[in-house]
Amino acid sequence: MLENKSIADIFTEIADILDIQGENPFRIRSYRNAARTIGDMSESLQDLVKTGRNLEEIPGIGKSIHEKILEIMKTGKCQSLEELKKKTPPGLTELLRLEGLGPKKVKLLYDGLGVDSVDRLEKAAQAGRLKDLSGMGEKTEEKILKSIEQFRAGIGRFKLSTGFTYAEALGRYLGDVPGVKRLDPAGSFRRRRETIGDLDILAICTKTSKVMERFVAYGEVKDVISKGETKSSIRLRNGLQVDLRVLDEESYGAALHYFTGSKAHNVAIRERAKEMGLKVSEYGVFRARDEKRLTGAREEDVFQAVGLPIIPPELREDRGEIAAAEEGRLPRLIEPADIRGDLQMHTVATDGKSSIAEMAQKAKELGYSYLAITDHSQAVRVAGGLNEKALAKHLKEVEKVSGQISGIRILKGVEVDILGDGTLDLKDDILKECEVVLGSVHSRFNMEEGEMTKRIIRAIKNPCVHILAHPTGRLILEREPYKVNLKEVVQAALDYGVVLEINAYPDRLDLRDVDARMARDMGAKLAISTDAHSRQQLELMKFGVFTARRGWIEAKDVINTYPLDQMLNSLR
DNA sequence: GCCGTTTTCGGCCCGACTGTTTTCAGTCG
Ligand SMILES: Nc1nc2c(ncn2[C@H]2C[C@H](O)[C@@H](COP(=O)(O)OP(=O)(O)OP(=O)(O)O)O2)c(=O)[nH]1
Ligand SMILES: [Mg+2]
Ligand SMILES: [Mg+2]
Ligand SMILES: [Zn+2]
Repeated sequence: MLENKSIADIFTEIADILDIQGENPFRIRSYRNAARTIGDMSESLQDLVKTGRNLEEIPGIGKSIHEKILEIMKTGKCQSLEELKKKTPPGLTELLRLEGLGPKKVKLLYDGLGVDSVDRLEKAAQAGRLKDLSGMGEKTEEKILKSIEQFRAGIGRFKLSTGFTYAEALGRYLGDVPGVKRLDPAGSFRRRRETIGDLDILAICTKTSKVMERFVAYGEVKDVISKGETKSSIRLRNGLQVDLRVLDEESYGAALHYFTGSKAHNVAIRERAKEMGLKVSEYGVFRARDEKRLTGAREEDVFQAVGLPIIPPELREDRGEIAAAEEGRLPRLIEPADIRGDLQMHTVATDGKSSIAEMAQKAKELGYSYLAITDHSQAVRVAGGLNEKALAKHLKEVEKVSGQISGIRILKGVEVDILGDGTLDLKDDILKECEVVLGSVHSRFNMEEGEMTKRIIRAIKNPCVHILAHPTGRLILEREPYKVNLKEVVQAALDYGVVLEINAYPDRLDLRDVDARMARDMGAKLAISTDAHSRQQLELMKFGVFTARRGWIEAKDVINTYPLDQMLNSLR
């Protein structure tokens, strides 16, 4: 099975090589756009082709790239990439990953010194040979050695939840600086992507404010990457890069729009503005013909200037949000306040840290009207999962505590393991005692796609299962999802009335944004659940809501926004 | 290479910071 990512990687490599060869930048951009689109898709291209879909309907995929995709599917290779690799050694694209090294310098290093790998680059820099090249000097050499160190540290992206920790700390630090009027985290953090490549912060302040000085003097700083009047970048000790952009109050809206991105969204908005005789930048919206400033103090002013309603940050990925805005089809996105209950959590009965009563108390504090206690079943040994007898006793306990706590309904539940053959880990008799039954996979992740799909669909067919929990089993930055045909799973869930979970735990976020969007488009119902293992973790619900919002999901798509009776009725 | 309620050709976002460039290219946001 050919994964989208493998195809996307091929187009990225073509783009990188063309870049080094100094090819037409727009042609290169087309390959990069296609790679991004393909890499971001929920459905597999191979499945789309099998079902006869015309790939050229996908924005950014035209005749040439379509043909290449088919060629890759057929032969596993792309001949034009093979040709390109004959002229430009593959090691050069690795050099592009180094900070501060772009296509022009990589070409110079190769042509001038034969540098075709990071190791060789390091040797050349250490020997002081880089200075021999025109356009390279002492400082470039130093910077390159630093970049190599950074590259070798292998620091990639960070979880969104980590971003919150650092954004809050930096917010407190910079918030105290005199002259700072506004401080907004922007970039992928504000769009609530599941991971962030860096932290982008917008500051609005008075002309005399020392905010830049204070920023680069932050205690956690390891390196100052660059420092200017309006823009600086630092690297923290843990490897996280932080970018600070400073602008005047009159530019606040345009600046926030620019710095929130995404890049593709910005480009699309700016193209649209251009067609309208306008120019959009981080400074504001201008009339193209005479550069007269028209607006830009508020974010909605920017959208209004280009004839659109404001688009929520989570949707700004150039995935159809501009067309939807134009046609008045933007979803009314779910909000944290819509959530009325939490349908997955664990207690001390298995691997949780809090009691049933503590969970219920916390849920009450969060303003919920219900919660489901869903401890593990016996097959999940590491978690101390319950067998039929232990679960029966546990359910009695839930009932008892429920009677003792007023103002919130505690539902009897279980997270029953889906065994390797798709049968469930507990007998139907006991499952029927539960008001909420989650089914999920915790073992044998390495199955073939077909086998895994069958396994999960078999579980869906069991009438006891209400919700399919963490449907793809991934752990962000740690474990890839197991191979499964999600579209078939969603279809089965629809056919049998099973709800799909968006697991809100920040390491999971499963279904992920684009998968949840596909499920919603197919008509599936969702449940956003924290999978809390302590009462504090019930607060993680917001991460699930972020993911849902990124999936264009509305409150009506999510069963735990419903009042108790309606929620229970929506279970099969 | 992709795209099109002005186009099937001719455009394709816009600006900040760095270094060695004596006037701006390269890289990045
Ligand atoms: N107009 C325009 N804006 C850009 C460009 N590159 C970046 N931006 C804006 C939009 C981005 O969201 C924002 C921050 O840049 P980043 O490189 O940090 O990207 P972002 O935070 O979206 O993703 P990340 O998780 O950091 O990889 O700056 C660009 O080429 N053009
Ligand atoms: Mg960023
Ligand atoms: Mg950034
Ligand atoms: Zn689980």
